[in-house]
Amino acid sequence: MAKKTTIYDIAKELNITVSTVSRALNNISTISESTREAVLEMAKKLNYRPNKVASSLTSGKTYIIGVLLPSAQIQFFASVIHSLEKYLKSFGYSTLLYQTNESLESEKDGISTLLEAQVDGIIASLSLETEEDISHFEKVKEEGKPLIIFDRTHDNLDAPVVKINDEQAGYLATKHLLDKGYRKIAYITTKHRIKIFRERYEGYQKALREAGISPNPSYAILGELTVEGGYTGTNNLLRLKDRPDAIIGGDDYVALGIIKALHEQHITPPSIGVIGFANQNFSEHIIPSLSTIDQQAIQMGKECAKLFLKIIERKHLEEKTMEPVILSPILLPRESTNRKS
Amino acid sequence: MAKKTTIYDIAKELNITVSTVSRALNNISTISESTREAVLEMAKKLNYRPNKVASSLTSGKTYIIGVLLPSAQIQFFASVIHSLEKYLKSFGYSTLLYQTNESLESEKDGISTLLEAQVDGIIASLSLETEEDISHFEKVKEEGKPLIIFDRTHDNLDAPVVKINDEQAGYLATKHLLDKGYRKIAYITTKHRIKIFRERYEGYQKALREAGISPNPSYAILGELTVEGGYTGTNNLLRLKDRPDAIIGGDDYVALGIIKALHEQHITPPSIGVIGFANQNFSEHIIPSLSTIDQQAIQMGKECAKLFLKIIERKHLEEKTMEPVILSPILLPRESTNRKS
DNA sequence: GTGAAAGCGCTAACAA
DNA sequence: TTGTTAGCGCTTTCAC
Repeated sequence: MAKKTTIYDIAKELNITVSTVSRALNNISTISESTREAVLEMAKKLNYRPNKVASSLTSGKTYIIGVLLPSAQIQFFASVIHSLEKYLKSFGYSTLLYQTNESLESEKDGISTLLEAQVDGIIASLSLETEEDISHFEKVKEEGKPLIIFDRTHDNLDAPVVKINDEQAGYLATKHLLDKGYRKIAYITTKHRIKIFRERYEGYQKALREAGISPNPSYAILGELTVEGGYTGTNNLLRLKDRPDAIIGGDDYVALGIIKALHEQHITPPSIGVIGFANQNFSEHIIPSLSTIDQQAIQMGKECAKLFLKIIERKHLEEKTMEPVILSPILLPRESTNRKS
Repeated sequence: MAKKTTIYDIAKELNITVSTVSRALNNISTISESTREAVLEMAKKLNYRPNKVASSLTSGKTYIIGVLLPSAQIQFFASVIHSLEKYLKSFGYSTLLYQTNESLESEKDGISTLLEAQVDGIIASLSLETEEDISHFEKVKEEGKPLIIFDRTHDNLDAPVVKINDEQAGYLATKHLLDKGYRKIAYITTKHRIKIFRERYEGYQKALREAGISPNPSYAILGELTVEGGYTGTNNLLRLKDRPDAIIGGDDYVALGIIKALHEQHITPPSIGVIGFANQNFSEHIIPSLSTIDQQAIQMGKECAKLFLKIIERKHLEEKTMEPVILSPILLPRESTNRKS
């Protein structure tokens, strides 16, 4: 391949200097229309392609933003990635992805990697392992770069946040079951001490209390957020003397496991009600269709991107704490809870 | 924040030169153990973080690879992203993501963006819109950068390929149905002229011919690869005088739509057999569980990464055309086709 | 084993 | 409106 053409090549051809070329290419005001056109034409002719790495070195901006999250395998995060990349791209930003795979150590490596790549900011969601130690996130701010935390947030982390109202999510799911006439409502969720799951659980309890029902401790199952988790948990619940008449799954996969276990006992929702969280794209189409709480992944990605752009813009103004962006969860009632009450 | 520390700061503190510091940091042979340690220690003390942008400018390597694909919303691609990023990371590469959203124009922009970012290579899967015009991919090679195409490949594109044997995939699905005693096998797929879908269809026809069955043209439905597509297609099939006794869905979502339409007619597989492609993670858990052909997304991502690393290594050796990597599809027989034959 | 110095491709003062 | 000239932070010859 021929050597790559640079702005020097363009300058030489046109008998002007590189600064003029640079100005023309970046469409900077103080340039005559004629030279601008000449430069652009020559650039095309010489097959010029700007080297962003070089321009980053001088300008200090890479127009790359780092996205750090547990795993693209989890559909919620895949949707956020989709939305983030799509939106940021339209503002000239590229997306550098780093998955933590739920490991704290990997999360730390990720922050280092992204920072070394000189990203203009980081949008992150915490790993399940992340508890006390959040020093790696502090470093992002120490370097003066915007840090946005979404969905899996953290109490001690002073950074702008985008999430849904998780307590309301738990409340909505429970209230819906209550409205449908269910009374003995169980809840299968994760054993990890992640804030959003605690909050949903609190919403669950709140709804029960409002209905004058005191939460039954044996109805709370802590396990894994997987089909297996839902399956095992349900089997445990079915062994109770006082069986629940409805089960909330920590996410839609858990709900799938619940339905599976029920099916083996020849029980089909909504005779026992089942509801999940996340609105995975299969939920609407399985039989019976699964009631769920939509977590607004697409919207969340977009809000993260908007927030980032906003922070970047006012960078040199006041660095005051941003208001958290709290999205509202959406109840999607479907067959799996549609009991005639 | 304080100004970022550079190798100059380290050099000054230690009364040595930046070249020595650079050598120490990069662990280059010709350096004494003692200075190496001193540098590393000082680096830590000063909170030094290497600037990869700067090193990229001189070395010409960014250790970033560009991943260009239709959408992270499509679970197959999300899995490939997951796998790619995970594997590449372990070899020191970061992943820059660009989604085409099935648009040719966006695909072209994507190539430009990635090239401007000076990625060390591009791993791509074509958009549905991409047909004749593949000039943008040629540019990658013109710049002397490795280009790998996976899954959605293209006949006229001379680049190393990673895919599954799609004809075999179609064949396997059809053969499985035949083995289960189904004879009137319909096929709902996409109307887009994408190679892999054509090949699967050819596998379908091959299996039928081998069984002495001549494909019935009214059993081939061309529509969209969505739940809707499966639903609509199935309703059309059910209106035929001579109804099929089994339906192949172009992917698992299509299969979901097929099952939905059947359910509305009070038909439950396997009384009419249903099989999909992709092994989406819900397929195993819906009721009835869905037979499908696994497309090895995880393996595919890993093979792409391996191929990339291999090419990068031998870069300056012979640039001979690489053998395509063809993975074998895996039949996963489940309840939706489990008819007693 | 270490230092000196050029330069990667571009931007951005400062001059003119 | 355009040119001159330093760098940005690092790597890499070529000396010593």
